[in-house]
Amino acid sequence: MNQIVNLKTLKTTCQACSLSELCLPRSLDDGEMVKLDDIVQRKRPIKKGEYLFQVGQPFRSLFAVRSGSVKVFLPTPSGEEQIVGFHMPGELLGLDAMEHETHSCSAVALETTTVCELPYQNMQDLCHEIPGLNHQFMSLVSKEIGSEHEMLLMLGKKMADVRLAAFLLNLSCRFRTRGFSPNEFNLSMSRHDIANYLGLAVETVSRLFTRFQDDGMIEVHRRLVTIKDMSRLIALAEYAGINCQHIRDLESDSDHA
Amino acid sequence: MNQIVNLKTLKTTCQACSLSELCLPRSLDDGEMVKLDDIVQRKRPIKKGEYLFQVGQPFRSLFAVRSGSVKVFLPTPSGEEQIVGFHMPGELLGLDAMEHETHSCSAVALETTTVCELPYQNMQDLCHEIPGLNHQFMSLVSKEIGSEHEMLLMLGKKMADVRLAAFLLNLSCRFRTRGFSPNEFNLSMSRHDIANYLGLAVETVSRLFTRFQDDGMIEVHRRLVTIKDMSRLIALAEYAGINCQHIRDLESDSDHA
DNA sequence: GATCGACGTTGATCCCGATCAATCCGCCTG
DNA sequence: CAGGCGGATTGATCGGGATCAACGTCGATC
Repeated sequence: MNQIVNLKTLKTTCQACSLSELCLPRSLDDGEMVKLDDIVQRKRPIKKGEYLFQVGQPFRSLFAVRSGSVKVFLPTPSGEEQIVGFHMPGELLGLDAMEHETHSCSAVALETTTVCELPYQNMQDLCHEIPGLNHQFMSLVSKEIGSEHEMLLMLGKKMADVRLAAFLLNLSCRFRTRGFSPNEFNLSMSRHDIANYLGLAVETVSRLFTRFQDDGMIEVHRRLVTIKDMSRLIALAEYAGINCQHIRDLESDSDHA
Repeated sequence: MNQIVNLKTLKTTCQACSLSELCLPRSLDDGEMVKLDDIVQRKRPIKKGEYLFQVGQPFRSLFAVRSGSVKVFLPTPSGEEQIVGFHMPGELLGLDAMEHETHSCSAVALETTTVCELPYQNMQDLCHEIPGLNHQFMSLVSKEIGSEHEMLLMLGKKMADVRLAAFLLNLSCRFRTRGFSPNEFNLSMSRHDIANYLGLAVETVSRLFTRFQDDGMIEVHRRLVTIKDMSRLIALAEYAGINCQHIRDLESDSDHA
């Protein structure tokens, strides 16, 4: 009986969650984590194409991705959209809605996805109780702003091939920190989404994938990407002034291991 | 004697600050504002070209612009830079540094500028004491993320003329909420900075200014911009799918007044 | 007032990547 | 298996804006 209960709760507490080091629980002690657990609502899985929230809806909760992936985008009156981010397990969503208490962007699942819902009011209260949580929350918010700055640099100054290279390196890095292979992964987003996110046309992205493949840097079969020559991919990005030191560090860490 | 003291402190308390409605003190009561005042350090004016902080420096404080203006940018190894924002009085700086406790961008004064320094640790403590402050802080952070999303949309999808029109409208709107004329203002940044921020070449920005002027939408003399036909400027932006409802609202508010 | 340098404007040319168009591929359904 | 459909690839062409180059303008300094 105990066994069964343990199994049932195994994946539904912050303590047991493999993402706790990436997510909000980081640096909390066990007692604090229990308190966090109390306010976290684990939702039923969301199917591909379902919305987590939509622009204009009242804001009540933040969401943390538990599994799967989510794309966040700004819809425009004219029907287009600008994707502002893809979110992987351990990452927070909905941070832009705290100002007007209304979502200013939409979030849709790219595959079957599970999320933890964090009612904002409860989060506020808990941050008040646990200073460490408040700091960790700020830290995640700050990270979000930092990565958006990087993106502004991409869209403002970098050429198409550099954007795609940096995008692949960024994904590789995030897969690695989640315990997956940094050299072989499945893209959860379409070419259309990649192009939109990078401010390019689909055709350009497609051509670049083939060019990278012809150059021997990667192999692509539909959405499966294999990085064959990480160092050349890094060199391409660094030559264009992208800072890849953190990726180099992770690379050499895993070489030693 | 009392008079003199009053005069001396008039501009150096949050209570007396004309920006309190835009800045952190918003929605605080008098007692709370006094506590905020205690941790705020008013610094000596910063001259044009001086750095408020630089990338890589340890992060200790947030800054709120009191007067003047500041440009925030990401320097790249190759010596270029990407400007990620221009900050006007009442706006917060340094939000991206909370993650690594190191500044990930640089901030430089565009003119003689005064700022309030908010030591982060004290801010944290005070947020713990005053829940309303924490919420207001979150709200400002959220606003920052929202405006960066808008910027991603600009750089990712919009044509050069729309970018400049939206930029001018954004400035106009911010001048208005600070009690200045929305129709005539001085740019504190160079053409070079505008171009950099908007992901364009200086020449393109210059050409667009003359085109807008020839079209009768604006008048430009060096850095002095006069908006002659706000509605056409708005129409240009809206035609390209930019949401200008908030500007329209402010426009009609001041028409009625 | 002459000189200098930073900033801004204007003109001519070029190229990266958008756009248009056709084809292909995998997958679903009858 | 045919047929249809969305996503992806490939080719041909076009254009917005970058780049290169020259010139104009203002303010500072002597």
